Parts: sequence; structure tokens; C-alpha cells
Amino acid sequence: MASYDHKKIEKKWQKEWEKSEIYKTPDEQKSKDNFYALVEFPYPSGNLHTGHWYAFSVPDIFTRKKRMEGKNVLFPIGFDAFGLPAENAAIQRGLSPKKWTYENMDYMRKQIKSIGASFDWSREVITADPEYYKWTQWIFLKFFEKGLAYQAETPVNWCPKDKTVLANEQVVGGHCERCGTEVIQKNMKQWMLKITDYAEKLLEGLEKLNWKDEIKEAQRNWIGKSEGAEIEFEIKDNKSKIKIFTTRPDTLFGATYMVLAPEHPFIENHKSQVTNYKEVEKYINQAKKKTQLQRQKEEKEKTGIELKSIKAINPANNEEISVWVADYVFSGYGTGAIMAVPAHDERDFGFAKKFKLPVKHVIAWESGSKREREERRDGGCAVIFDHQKQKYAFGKTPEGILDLFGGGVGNEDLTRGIKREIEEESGLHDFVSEELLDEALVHYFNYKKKVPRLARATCLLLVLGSDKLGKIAQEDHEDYKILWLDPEEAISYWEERNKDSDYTHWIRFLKRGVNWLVMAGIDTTNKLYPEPTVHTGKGILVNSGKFDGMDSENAKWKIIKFVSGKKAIQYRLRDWVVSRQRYWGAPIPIIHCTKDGAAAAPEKDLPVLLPEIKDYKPYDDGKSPLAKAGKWLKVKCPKCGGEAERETDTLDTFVDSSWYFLRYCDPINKKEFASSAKMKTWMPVDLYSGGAEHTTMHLLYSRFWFKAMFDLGLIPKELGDEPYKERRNRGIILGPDGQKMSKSKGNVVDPDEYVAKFGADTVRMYLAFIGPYNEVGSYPWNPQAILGIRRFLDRVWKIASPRSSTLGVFEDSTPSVLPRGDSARLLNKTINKVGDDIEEFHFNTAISALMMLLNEMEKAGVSSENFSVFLKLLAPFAPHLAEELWSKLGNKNSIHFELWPEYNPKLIEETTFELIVQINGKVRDKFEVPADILEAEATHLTLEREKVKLALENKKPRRIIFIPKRLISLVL
RNA sequence: GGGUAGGUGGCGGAAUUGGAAUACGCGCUAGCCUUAGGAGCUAGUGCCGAAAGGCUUGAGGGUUCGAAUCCCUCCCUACCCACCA
Repeated sequence: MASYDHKKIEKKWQKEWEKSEIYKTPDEQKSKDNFYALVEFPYPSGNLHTGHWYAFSVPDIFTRKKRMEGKNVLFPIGFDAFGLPAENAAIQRGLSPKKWTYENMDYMRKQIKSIGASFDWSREVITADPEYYKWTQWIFLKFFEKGLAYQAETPVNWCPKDKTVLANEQVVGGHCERCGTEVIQKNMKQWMLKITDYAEKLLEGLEKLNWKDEIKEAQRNWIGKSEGAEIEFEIKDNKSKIKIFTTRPDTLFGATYMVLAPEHPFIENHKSQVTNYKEVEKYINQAKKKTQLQRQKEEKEKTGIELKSIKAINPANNEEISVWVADYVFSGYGTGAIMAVPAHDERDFGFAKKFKLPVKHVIAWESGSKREREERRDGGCAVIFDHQKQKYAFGKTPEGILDLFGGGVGNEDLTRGIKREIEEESGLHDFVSEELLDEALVHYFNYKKKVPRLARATCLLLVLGSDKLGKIAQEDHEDYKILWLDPEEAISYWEERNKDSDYTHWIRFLKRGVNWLVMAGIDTTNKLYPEPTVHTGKGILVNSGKFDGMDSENAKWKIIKFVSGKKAIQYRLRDWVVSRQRYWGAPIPIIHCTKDGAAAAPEKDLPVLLPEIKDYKPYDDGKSPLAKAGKWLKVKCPKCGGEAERETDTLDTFVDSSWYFLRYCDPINKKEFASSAKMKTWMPVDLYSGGAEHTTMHLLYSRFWFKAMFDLGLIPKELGDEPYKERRNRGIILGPDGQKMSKSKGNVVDPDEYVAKFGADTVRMYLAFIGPYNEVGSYPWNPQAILGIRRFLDRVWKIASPRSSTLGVFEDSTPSVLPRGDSARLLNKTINKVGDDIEEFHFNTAISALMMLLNEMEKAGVSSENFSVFLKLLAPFAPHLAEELWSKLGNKNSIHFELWPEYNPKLIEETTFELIVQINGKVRDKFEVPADILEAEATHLTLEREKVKLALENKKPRRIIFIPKRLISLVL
């Protein structure tokens, strides 16, 4: 059987390529444009997994094609070599992290080479190399000088097991990403980068970038911009004020209390005025001790405590409101204090309900449509529930119309008025509890009086103690019958009626009421509706003094002005904590002096080398193990010359990887991190391919880093301040069982095993064939399907082999079989399709096109000339096999620098096509016609067809639609 | 709960963007060949039906001569975020 020896061939060409350095990329090449293709460099974990193969081998197809198109392609690789796992492994096995890491790199380098990717190894970058981290430190110092890097006491995520601070991104579900231990909050002095200063620039930059919208949107959400206002609340009998941030100034009249974050300085500053300070202090301490997980578990269950004897003044209506401390307000966002509007915010509502705080509705929503000359009416209605029956009470009019009980209210108290109306209509009066549910502005038409009206409708929620009827003060029109129904019955009735009149407010009132009762456990038979229990949307202002009747958007700005607040913008993005209390990282090049504070290490002393120590364990209090390096620690203060100590924290690895793509441009420069000239030849990165998991961390951090460098003048101006022109995220490969690969599940696929069995070309091509690459899908590894690719490559080998009956390309350099017209067309079409598909990263369909071409070649035969074209198309996918067959064809040069074949557009055009005949939308016939057939001719031919005549049954088509090169559609 | 991407045969997935749904591959079935293999070759393979024919792109409705593709309603899955005022 013609099965080729992949081991021999692949080894041979990998050696040959390395020897002849064909992938070594010069900075410039005559008459060739530069193209920078970047893949995320690996962490040297010790073994290359399927994910790495997917990350490296598939983009390699793209870069190979770019090269064949005549581009000078930079496709570099290196190692993100600092980081926790090295240290953990080292501590466990008593090795040095350096040794562990560098040995892993040696092994993985071999593995990566086995992929047959066209990486330029001469530009390899290793972040743990002093020649690299020297510049990491240098750039950090530039940031420090500019005030972009600073030290501050902040609550940080602390892993008690790893004894280190974790970035928010390293905390997964309240647990340490690495070891799974529950993460706690701890206050520590940390080095931070002011990424928040760049929040706006990072957002604006996205506008111009030609990235997929989903990636941009993910970054936007992460940055989390909110526009709103800062408003000050005065404290009664006190000169101080509390500033809050809100996105809904339009709800200010509904603010019935305030909440401060436990860390808010006001509390400490006013402890003497707080009569229950002891309890407050206790609450604050408890809140601080909570782990992230606890906070998440308790999510909806609010806790808090009132600052007794402290009252604030709502600046909108001068009402006195209480002040609370609760951990649902964060110190790190906004001003660490909020105004609480329980009627229009779910969190505030939950809190108000628990602590029985007042709820005041100030936003109503409109129902119905506005008419001319509306009469104003105020009134209300109620959702009435009998918990013994577990049913709701509705009124039925003599005309058979279903209503919520209620009616107009004059000058009397709203609640009392509504209840009076209800009693008059229904007789129900034994209400044991009542709640204010919602408000709506209802446009409706009163058919009796024949006038359009606008009613402000307040809805109450009433729970009955009993369904006893009182004396009904009957008025002539109020002869309702009580109906006890499930909410669904009423809702479907109203929805039906909605076709001619508008009852949306009742539907919403009822759903809100049901939700309220279900949550309170009073209604035990119904389920929650998806609608929010609280009206959080926009609407028309009510209960808001002179702003009544205005819409939210309008009122927002007017109210800010009214209370002398000011517009403010907040971001969810926090400053980036970059210090790690760990050994295996780049030392932060700072010197602490008791007199001068934190000072930059002198530039001439860079790199601040990582000292050799014996024990890599961090101190239990979180101090970095570098504090154990006695000699290294002690230095002279660069300012005063006195005794000083080095900073012992190291930099987060995200810092290392924030600029590695710049070093690739100029990897061995001793004087600069990279020269301007070389950055100009390569930057910005033309295409950055990586994992979706880095969208909001590495990708955002490195954009920030680049912008900051740009502003410092470290990046040539003409490059702009965005490092990546295009970014594409790939999907993930699952285990054969469709689950994420993991050792515990035992479904890990070892790529080396498959490379040994089938060869690198097969594995590469299988991964490219498995599904569309730049969609964030997930594809199970199918051990059977990979055989199909190997079969394909074997057939390629076979068709080229001298013994092949189809063709002996090696014995005869002249075409042995002339391709028929169809074959020539298919060949040209395939050139077109494969080229386009690779450009779009649709490798799966490109491969399918190659398979179809091979099928055709096997049937029809192929000239050696055309086979060479096929080989060129195959070369990016199966570089070893293509190179071998290319050389067997007698070529001395490498196929990988051949020009990408061009297709002949004329040959692609079809001279005929199959005309589809549709009759009433169904395919009834098809036949071959010339490609340029005109409508009249096509119609004529169609009507002559036997099948068509039969289907038409002597009827004449009412309409005929002819679509050139496709079909003709007859409508009877 | 929010954001994003999706839902097409037994499986991975195609479909020129509104024009023959299921390309290509895996798997499966039958046959051939043989140096008995995870080999090769040939034919078949969405579903129902003996056939004519009918049905089919998560479910239901709509627009259209024509819908996987566009519009409404609903259901489900994956990833990320999650008390951010």
C-alpha cells in the first residue's frame, strides 16, 4: 500500500529548513512588503498540549501562504517564562525555578519544532532572560517617573495557600485560579499601574480598530463606562457632606436613605456622633473578613447597619433620610457611597425590604397611546390576593370586562382613596398588609363620558385576611362581580383584549404583584415572572415636585443642575496591581530609603538581577522571598547615598507579556528595548491570533502598556498608539468525549502520540479541518476523523508515485493526461477558493476544496504541471509532504518560497448552468442551459419541458421570475 | 441576573449572504480485492414511504414567487462577567 513514511520525510525537511535557515526573517527584503503575524507565546509548563498545536500550527498555514504571496513575514516565537507554576514546582521538587523553566523550554522547543511551523527562532524572546527583563524594568521606571506606576495600600485578593496577592482575573469563582483555595481580602501596600487613566483612550481606540465586534464589546464591558452624576448630601446638624455617584439622577426624589461602603472614611471620622458605633464597627470588621466566595453566596441576601443618630438631607426635597453601612456598596467604585432608591433599583429594594425602609415611586411608565385634549385623572388600583384561596381578586363588569379593582381618587390620601374605591366596588375590606407596587401613566378613552384621559395610576398590593364582604356603598355604575382567578387567566384575557385596547399596565402591575408575593412566600402556587420586581427602567417622573411629567432622560440633567451636582463618569476598570510577593519574576527596580522614600534604581544598574536564594517560599505575612537575599537587599540610596533597601516584590507576568511583540522586532539590541527603525519596519502587528481567555486581560493590558509608552515618546509617532491591527480569537479543542480536556477526566489527547503515528502534517491539517478557526467554538478531538486526513495525504502520495496507474509524474515531466475542461475549471476554482479561505481563516473549507480537487484528479488524471499547482496549494497545510513531492518533481528550491498560484478568471466562468425550475416554490425540473441565456429563451425552453407541462396541467403561470445563472420560478 | 456567540444528519461541519439544504470528512451498509489491516477499490447513506410522492435547518408565527439565511414570540446550549449604584 502506498503509505508514505512521515517520520523520515518530516525529520529530513525539518533538518533541512533549519540548516538553510529559510524561515530566518530579514528586517527588510527587496520589493517585498513586511507582514507581522503574531501568536501568543507559550508558558513553559513542560509539555506541549493540543491547545498549543492548535495555536501554532493553524496560523502557520496562514503565514506560509502570506510568504508565498511575496510578503516578508515575521512569525516569531518565544517563552513567557516567569510565573507561579515554576515556583510551585520548584518548591515541591527542591529545584531552582530557573533550572525547571529552562529545562522545560529545551524540551518544548523540540516539541514546537516538530510541528513544522515556520517560526523564526533566531528572534526567540524569553521573558526571564536578564537581557529581556532589563527592559521590562526600564519601561516600568519610565512609567514610575511619569507617575503611572505608584504604590498604594489596597484591599487585594489574597491566597492563603500560595501566600500571594492575586489579580482579579486570577480569582475564579472566589477561588485561587492556581490552587483552588478560597481567596480572602487583605489590605497591602502594592505597586499599581494607572490603567484607569487610560480607560477613555482604551475605549476610543477600539472605535478605529478593525476587530471583530464581539472582541471589542468584551473589552468595552470590562472597562464598564457609566455616565452619571456626583451629588452631595448634607448631614443634618453637621457641617459635613457625603458625595455619592449615581447614573440615575432622575430618581433623586425617590432616594429614601443612603448607604456607605464599610471602608468609607466618613464612618471613622464621625464615630463620636454615631451612637451605635460599637455595633457598626463590628459589622465593618465582619464585612472585611468575608471571602469573595461568601460575598458571592450571599449575593442577594443584604446585610448592613444603620448609623444611628446620623441623618442626611435629600437635596431634592429636603427630606430627612437615614444613613446605613452595607457591603453591597463598594469602596472602590464611584465615591463609595450611594443614594438608595428602593422603588427603582433592585438592590436597594432588597435592602429596604429587609430593613423596612420607605419606598417611594418617582418613575412611572406610560401605557396606551396619547390622544388630543386628555383629561387628567388621578387614581389607582390594587392587586388583591387571598392567601387562603391562593387566588387573586378581579372585578367583572356587567359588560363582561375584567378589571383590577380601583378607581379615581380626589384630594384624599392615595392609599386610603384606593382602598375606599375597592371596598365600594367589591366589598372586600379586610386587608392585613399593603404595599405600594408601582405607578403608571395611562392614556385611555372613557367610553361612557366619551373623553380621552390621562390617569396617574398607582397600584397597591393588598393581602386579604379574609374574603368577608363589608357593606357596599353602592353607586349606580359600580356593580362588579368578584372573580377569583389565577394570574395567568387574567393575563391571557387582557392580552387577548389588547388587540383593540391597551391594558399593558394591568398586566405589568399583576406580574409585579405576583413576583412580590412569590418572593415573600405568600403566594405558593405561582412562579416568578421574568419581569423585574422593581421598575428599574426609564419613564415619566412623578412625585418629583416641579419635574413631574418630564421623561427620565430630560429630567436627569435638570435635576443635576437643580441640586448643584456635576456630571461624572465612572469605570468598572480598576488600576492594575502589578506587584507579586513571589520569587520567579522580574524584580521591581525600586529602592526604598527611610529618608527619600521610593526611588528608581539607577539606569546603569539595570537589570536589577534576580538574586540566587535557597528557599523560594514566601513569608507567611506575604513578604516576597526576595527579602531573604541579604546581600542583594542592601543598597545605597540613589538620592542621598544613605543606607537603603531594594523593593522585594516582583512584577506580574502580564507585565512581561505586555511588550514582548516589540522585542521580537529587535531581539538582541543591547542599547534599547527596540530601535525606532526596527519598530517602524514591523509594527503594528498585522495579525494577532490567540485565545479568547486573553481578551480582557493580556489584550487590554498590552494595549494600555503600548499607549503609555506611546505617550512617553518611546514609540515612533507614525505607528499610532494601537499595537495590533487585527486580532482573531480561536476556539478550543475538547477531549474525544466532548468535555474540556483535563487530567482528572482522563480525556487528554497527547499530540506527540498522534504525530508519531500519523505525522505532523496530518495533525496540523486535522486541526485546521476540525471547524472554523476564528469562531469561539469548541471542537471535540475525534481519533477516527484524523484518519481521514491521513488517508487524504496518502492518496496525494499515491497519485504522485511512479507506480500509480493514474499518473507517473516522476517519470514524465510532460503532461501525461490532459485535463478536460471541467478539470481545468475545477483547478482554477480551487486556487481561488483555497486562497480566499486561508485569508479568512476558513481552513476547513479550504481543505475540503483540496479534497474535491484530489477526487477529480484521481478520476480524470492530472498533468505534472497541474499537480505542481496542487502541491503549492497544499504546501501551507502539509509543508513536509509538499516539499518532499516538490523535490521529487525535480525542483531544487523550496516550495515554500514559490509564488502562490494565480487562477485564470476566464477559466472559472461556467459556460453552462443547470436551470432549476420551480413551480409554486417547489423544484419540478432542471436542465442544462447556456450561461448567458436570456429570460425569453429560458422561459420558452421551460414551458416546452414535459415535466413542466405535466405539472402545469394546462394552466398558465401567473408570474414568471427568472434569476440568471440560477433558476426560473413559475407562479400559478 | 447581564453581555456575547450559537442551535443544520448518528458525529465535526458546508451553503456564493434571499435562489437545488445537508458540500468535504468521520461513521455506517452492501459488494469486490487481497500478502487478513486502524489497508485499498466500487456503490449507497437526512427522515417517512413498496412506490409515486411527502416531510426536514431548536419550537411557533410572519414577510416573500422562493427563507437555514430577514422580522416577531418562545425554548435550549456554550463562553465571559456578575450586588459596579
